[in-house]
Amino acid sequence: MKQSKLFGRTLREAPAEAQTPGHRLMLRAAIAKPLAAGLYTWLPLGFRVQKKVEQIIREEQDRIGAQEMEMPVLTPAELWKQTGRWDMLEPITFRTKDHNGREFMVSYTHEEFVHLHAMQEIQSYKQMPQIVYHFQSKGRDETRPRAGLLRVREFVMKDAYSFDVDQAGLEKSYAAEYGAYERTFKRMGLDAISVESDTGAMGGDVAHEFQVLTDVGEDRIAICSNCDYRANMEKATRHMAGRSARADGIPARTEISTPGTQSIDALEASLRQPRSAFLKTLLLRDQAGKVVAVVLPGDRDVNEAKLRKILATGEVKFANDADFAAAGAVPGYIGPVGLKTRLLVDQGVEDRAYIAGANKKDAHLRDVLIGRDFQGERIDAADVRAGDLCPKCGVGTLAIKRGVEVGNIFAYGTYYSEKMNATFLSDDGTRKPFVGGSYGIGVGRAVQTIIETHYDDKGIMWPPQVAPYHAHVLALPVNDDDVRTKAEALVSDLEKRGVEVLYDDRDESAGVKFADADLIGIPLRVTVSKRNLKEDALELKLRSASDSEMVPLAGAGERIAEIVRSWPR
RNA sequence: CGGGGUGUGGCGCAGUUGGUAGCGCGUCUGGUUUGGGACCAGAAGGUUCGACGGUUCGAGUCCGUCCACCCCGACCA
Repeated sequence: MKQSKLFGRTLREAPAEAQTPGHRLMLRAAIAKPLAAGLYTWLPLGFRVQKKVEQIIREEQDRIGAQEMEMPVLTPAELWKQTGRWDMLEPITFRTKDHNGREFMVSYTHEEFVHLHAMQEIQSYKQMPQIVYHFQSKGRDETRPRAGLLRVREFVMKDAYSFDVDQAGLEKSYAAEYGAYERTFKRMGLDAISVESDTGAMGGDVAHEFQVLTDVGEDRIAICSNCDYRANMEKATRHMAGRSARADGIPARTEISTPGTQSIDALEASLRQPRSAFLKTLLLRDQAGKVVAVVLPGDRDVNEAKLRKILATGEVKFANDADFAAAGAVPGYIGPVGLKTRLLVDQGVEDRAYIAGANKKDAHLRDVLIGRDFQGERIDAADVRAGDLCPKCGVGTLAIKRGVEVGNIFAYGTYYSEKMNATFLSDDGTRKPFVGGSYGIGVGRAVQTIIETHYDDKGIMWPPQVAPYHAHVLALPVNDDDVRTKAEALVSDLEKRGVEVLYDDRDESAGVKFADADLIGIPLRVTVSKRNLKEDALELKLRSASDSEMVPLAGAGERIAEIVRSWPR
C-alpha cells in the first residue's frame, strides 16, 4: 500500500477533545475519527486492526467449537416485551418504527433472538451443547460516551451464546469460553485479568469480566495483595473482623444540639470527631416507589449496584420530601432511631456508640447503639476501599485499581428460556428450558485498549499480531531513481512473500517520515536510503527496539519475511 | 441527568476598553533540499467567528435562549 494514496493522514497535534493517550494517538495516527459523540468511523489503518482483532476472536471461538452466524441489527419489539426488557432498556436504547408503525430496537444484545432460533434449530438434548456467535453492531444510547472508543454509542461486539441441557453442561461451556477468552486477549496483546462481576439486572449468579488494568479505565477493581481474589467494586466484599462486644457500659442515648450541620462533613468539622464516629442514613426509593432506609458507618459510601441487587430493583433513587415526611425523618438530620420505614444496616456498623441524626431539625443523638436503640436487617451495601481485608483469604488487603472491561462472560441459566418458553425434548421425554450463557467482547474497545497499553512518547507500538501492516518501508528520498526503484522492488518482493507492507513513497523529508512511522507504530521499519544503498544495505528497526540493524540488500526480502514469520500470531 | 469547561480556515491557538479577523502547522504553485517533523518566493482557504434573537451607528467581543463537543460524577453487563 502506497502511503501517498492512504485515505487518512497523520496530525502533528491532537484535536483538543482527546484526553487519554490512546485516544490522542488514535486520532493523530488516523486510526478512527468521530462522526458525532460516541459514533466513530474506522479509517483504513484502524479498520485493518479491527479485522485482525476480529479474526483472533473468531479463531478462538471456532477452536472451542462455536459456530459463527449473524443476526440483524434491527430487532422487533415483541420478543423484548416477552422477557420484560423492552421497558427495562427504554432509557438506554435507540428505537424506531417502520412505516406500518411496528416497533424496533437497534440491537442492544441478542439473547431473545438467539433463543428464538434455538427453539427452531435445537429440538433434542442430543443436539447440545451448542455455542453460536456473531459480530454485530450494538446500539446503546449512553448518556455519556467518553474517551474515544472506550465508551461509544454504536460498536461491534462479538457475542456468543451457549445452550446446554443442564447446569453442569452450562458450567462446561462457561469454562470453555473462559479459556477461549484467556487465549484471545493474550493473542491480541492485552494483559486481561478476570474478575468477579455483578450480573446486573439480568439475573444469574456467575459472571466474570475480563479487565485490562490501566488508569484510563472507568471500572474499579478490588485486588487482593495475598490471594487470587479480584472483583469489580460493584461486587467486591470484605472480610469482617470479629465484632468485639464493646456494648457494655454505653450510657443511654442523649440528644445534642447541632444547628446547621446537615452532612457528615459538617459534623466532622463542628464536633471534631472522625467520620467513623457517625452513622450515615440514606432514605432511598426503588423503581416501584418503595422506600427504604440504609444505615452505614459515616466513613463508608453506599454501593448502588449491591443495593439494587438486595432490593431486586432496576433503579435506586434518593427519596423525595414526601417520603421523608412519611418516614418521620428530617433531611439533614435523619437517623435510624424511630424511623418509620424498612431499615437496612450495613455490616460495617459495629456494636458501639455512634452519633446519628435525631430525626429532628438541628439535633443529633449521641450514644446510639444498634440492637438497643434501633433494629435493622444486616446487609452488605457499602463500597470496599483500599486496605480492607480480603473476603477470600482474610489475610491480604485489597487494593483498588482502574480497569477497562474488554469482555465478559455470563451464565444466566434459564432466565430467558423460561420467560420465552424456549424448551427442548430431554432424554426423559419431558420438555426442559435451555440452560444458557452469553459471552461478549467489545472489538473497538479492545483496539483502543491495545493502544492505551502499547505506546511511547513518539506514538503507537502495535503488537505484531494486530498491527495494520507488518512492515513500513521508507524511501529516502523518494525522488532518487535508484532509491525508488530498489524500494519498489523490495515492496513487491515482500508482498509476494505475504508480508503486509505500508510503503512511504511520499515526497517528504526524512524527519517527517521517521516521525510518522513512529506515530503509526508498524512493528518493523525498513529504510531504503541513498546512504544505505552506497553499502548495498537496508536498515531494519523494530518499533519496540531502540537499536537498528543493517542488512545486505540481497536477500533482504527473505530476511524480513523470516522476521515476520517469527512473530506470534 | 447533576456539576464544570469549550465552540474563531483541515488541526492547534490569538483576538485589547465593541470599529468590520490574525498567527503557527497543514494545503497548492515554482525553486533549492533530503537520515529525525527543511528553506526561499508566491498563493488559496473563514457561506465572517456553533445557531437564533437582542442591545448598538457598529458585535468574534455585551445580553438572552438554544445546540454541539469535552471533563468529573450518576447511569450503563
